Amino acid sequence: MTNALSTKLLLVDDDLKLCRLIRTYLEPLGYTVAAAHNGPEGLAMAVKGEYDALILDVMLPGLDGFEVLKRLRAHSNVPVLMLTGLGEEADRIVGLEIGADDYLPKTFSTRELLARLRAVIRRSRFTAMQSKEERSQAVVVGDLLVDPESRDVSLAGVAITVTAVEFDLLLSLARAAGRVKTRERLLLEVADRDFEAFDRSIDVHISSIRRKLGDDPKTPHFIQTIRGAGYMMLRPGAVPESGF
Amino acid sequence: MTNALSTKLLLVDDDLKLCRLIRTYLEPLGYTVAAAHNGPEGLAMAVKGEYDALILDVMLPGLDGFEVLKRLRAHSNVPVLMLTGLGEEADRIVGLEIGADDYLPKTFSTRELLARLRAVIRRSRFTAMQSKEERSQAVVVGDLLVDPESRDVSLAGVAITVTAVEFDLLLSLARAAGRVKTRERLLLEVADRDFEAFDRSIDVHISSIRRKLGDDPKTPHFIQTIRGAGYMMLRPGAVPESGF
DNA sequence: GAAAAGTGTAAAGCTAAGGTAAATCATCCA
DNA sequence: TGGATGATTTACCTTAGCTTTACACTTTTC
Repeated sequence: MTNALSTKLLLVDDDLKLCRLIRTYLEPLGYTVAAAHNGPEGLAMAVKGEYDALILDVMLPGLDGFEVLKRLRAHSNVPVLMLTGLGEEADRIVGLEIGADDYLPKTFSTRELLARLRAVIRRSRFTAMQSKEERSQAVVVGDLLVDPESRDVSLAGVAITVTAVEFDLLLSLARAAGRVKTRERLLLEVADRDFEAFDRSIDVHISSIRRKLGDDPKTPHFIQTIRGAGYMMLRPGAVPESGF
Repeated sequence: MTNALSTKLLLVDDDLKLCRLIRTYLEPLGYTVAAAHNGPEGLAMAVKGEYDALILDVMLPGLDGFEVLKRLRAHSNVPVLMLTGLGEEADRIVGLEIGADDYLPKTFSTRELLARLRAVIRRSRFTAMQSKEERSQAVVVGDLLVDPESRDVSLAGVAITVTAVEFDLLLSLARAAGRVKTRERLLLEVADRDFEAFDRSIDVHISSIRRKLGDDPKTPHFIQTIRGAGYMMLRPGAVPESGF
């Protein structure tokens, strides 16, 4: 989110001593470290999108780390390094599932923290859409154009009218062209709510989008159903061979 | 299972002199070495899951090394280095089949022990897959490519259509290339359910995957059946020698 | 060598995933 | 207030594909 002058970190942890330790270690190295000491505060600061990375404790008052992460992920791709007190396998898995970039036991060495932090930030520079410019950039997938600025969709130059949710869905899929998106993820991004069993609304929206795009689920040109996984926007070059 | 400060090892051997030797050698190098001197004790300590690696003697009072290993593997993927008194080839094969990570004759040099230990731990760290990067990384095994992002499988560049379970199975095997995966484990990872007696579904899926890959179970290039244990993705370089 | 255990796989049945029309619910606005 | 618009739920249907079953074949055990 920022320039090269200083990498801005947000540290969310209720352990003040640890916060001070991390700050003392990182600030001389050129990092700017902001801190929040409970879940809601952390989330509020994080969604402002001013940070290059988050260090997020799992155990937090107010809202635990997983919950913070899940909600944050509806809005932001900022890299998140999770801290867990115990080296609990279960915790780690949950964290990774909901979009943590890396995991670190609380007994980390400062060297290790730094290494992970750098890795996570370096990688996010590649993929993430951090800047406002990038976020408002129109996405083109073959003949399809999705423009977040005007919230217009057009197919081969012909404007298509879509509803708000349909637009967000299409944008989300188009930005991730070539990668599968689960219903959980889509629902969170598009409607900011959790997926409950038997929730079919994503499917209904997809169906509606397909109708408007003239896309057949059996032989899709745009939205491919990945049975048992979710949906994926097809990349135009990568023709689905063999079997489709 | 622990952090970078100190690597915790469990040494299971009834030869007290050897135990002392190993400890004297490794502790100055920053390893923490715990020891057990018989099978049941070793197993009990190992299942607690506090160690980064095991060094396990084959000849043990109470419960031999193979038995310990087999039972341990029901609970844990901790890397295991087997020690055999005689350089018995047969022993080695049995050990590797039931899930040992490497083998060392008791006449090892300390240099060699250290090298193997490091290799084994490094490898296991890789499969623990802490970071998002690692998790979304495509796995390549020879001509085979398995990409979790797009859920694509291709063989020598040609796309292969697989179902959801087949994909997960293939990914799981490919990530563990060179190590055996039991049916129990695979079923848990792939279908999130426990293995009940006479459950053949993993076998059926394997069969189907092999058909799609053009792999013959008798002379497999990819998925090797390990009788009595499970399945293993073959590593392309490491040709199955002696006996396979 | 017979019995038992382990594996390969074709075929069948069944479950559940997904497509979508229609009903329902929520929200906005004149 | 009531109609419009759109989001979500419900319901029904189709079908992919997961699991079970059955049997052949192989390997191990006794």
